[in-house]
Amino acid sequence: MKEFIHLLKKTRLFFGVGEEEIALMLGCLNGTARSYVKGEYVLRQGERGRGLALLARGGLHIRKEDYWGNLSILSEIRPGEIFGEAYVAPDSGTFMNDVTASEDSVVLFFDMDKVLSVCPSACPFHTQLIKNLFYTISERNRGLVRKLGYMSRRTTREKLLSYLSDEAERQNSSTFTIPFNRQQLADFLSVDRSAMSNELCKMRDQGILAFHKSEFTICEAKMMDASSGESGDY
Amino acid sequence: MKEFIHLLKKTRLFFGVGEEEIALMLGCLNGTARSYVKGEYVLRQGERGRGLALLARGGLHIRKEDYWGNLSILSEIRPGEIFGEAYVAPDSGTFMNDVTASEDSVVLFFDMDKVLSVCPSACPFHTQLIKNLFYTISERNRGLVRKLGYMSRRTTREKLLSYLSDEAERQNSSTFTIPFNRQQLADFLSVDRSAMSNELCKMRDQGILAFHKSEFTICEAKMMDASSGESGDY
DNA sequence: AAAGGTATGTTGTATTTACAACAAAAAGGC
DNA sequence: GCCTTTTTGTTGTAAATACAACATACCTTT
Repeated sequence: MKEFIHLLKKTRLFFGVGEEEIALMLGCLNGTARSYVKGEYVLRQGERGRGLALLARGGLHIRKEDYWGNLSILSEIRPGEIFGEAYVAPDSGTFMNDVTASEDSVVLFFDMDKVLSVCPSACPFHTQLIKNLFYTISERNRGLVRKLGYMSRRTTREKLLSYLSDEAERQNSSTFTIPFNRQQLADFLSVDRSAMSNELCKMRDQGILAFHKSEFTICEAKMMDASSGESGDY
Repeated sequence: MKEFIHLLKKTRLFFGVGEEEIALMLGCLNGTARSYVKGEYVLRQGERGRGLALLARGGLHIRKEDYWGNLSILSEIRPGEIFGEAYVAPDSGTFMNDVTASEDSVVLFFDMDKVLSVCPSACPFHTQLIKNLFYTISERNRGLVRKLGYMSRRTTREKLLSYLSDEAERQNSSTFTIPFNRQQLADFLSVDRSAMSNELCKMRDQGILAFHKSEFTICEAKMMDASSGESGDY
């Protein structure tokens, strides 16, 4: 676990906690590490929660597959981000989604009960950790609400525009890279890939946006017309 | 505030905390109460967070209105539930949605910083409160993911079936009442009301479900065919 | 009971999507 | 370079939706 201390220091969860304190806390929190190869399942739908998980290296996708096999990427996890924290409550039931490694990954698991139960003597930074955890979960919460904003649009075009303009704003640039290929973006927005591709090209031909692979550029003038109503939200 | 202690005792947030301790904590957490009449705004899009809010009486709707005025009900708040907790982090930005009173309501506000900072001397049940808060937020989180599940369905019929069968499961009965009228349900699922009404009647004529006003009954056999794939998720 | 308002159901049409099938382009292996 | 595989773009058609307009049922008030 010691090899991850330098990494953990830079995560939101351990923000404001020094390396020495992290070293102390790792034992207190029952930290363990596990590696996954690309494509491997980290958590499966129907499993019980395994405590608080933190992605140390690689990349993960949180996916949902319905009865008929339609795949939907609910979100992606990048290094330093946590997941699985919503399934540690006694009555939280089983995991609703799959988590898979989109590339070779290393995941750290912590004992959530130890995280939430303050132990003043051993961990002077425990309160900070709890605040960090809370803020992190709040951020995820807002992310879910934001995605609900994309999904609640009626047409593919509106879904794309709300997502892309939002991503532009988040990356503070009208040119930005999205973490999906076309199929993944279609899955993320729950639309048909070919219809989405069609719509993207239409908007490109209409001068609303430009793109090459996963790099998009939104024409600012058009962006104002199409979706600046969203900009006040974030 | 004292008048609310009996109510708070029954909320998830104060689960396991006695009335005497709640009385102590109310002062420690800077609790304040405010009343709202039906239709009044509790929080507006663009405002800063006001700490942790708890609905004591009445009912609230969390709504999103886009640039063109299309209204979407993201969720509803019932007495005893908390809200606004996702906007207390220093970097959480402004509120993304509106919160309105769907009936005359009373809301309690707490100082979130006081909630998260443990004060061992004054509040022996503070750790319990933090756990409760965390579990509550996790539950909301799972609710958002669940709604994303409805929204990610492609057709109105699938959206309806996934929502209704889920609601049946949550209420543990094939006959259940939903907290929306038709227009609100259509807004909640982001579909056209008349098209939704049409689809509901089609399914009724096909024997998949029955309904009267907001009370629905799902035909069990058909429910298995149509959406039991979801039942494992929750 | 009548009137007015609200909620819900119904229908037709233009628009949009899903789906399938294929073409073109890009990436990777040898 | 050549081949294979993957990704992306394109097109046509059947199906589903949004929208508008209206009909009916229901509720509330007087």
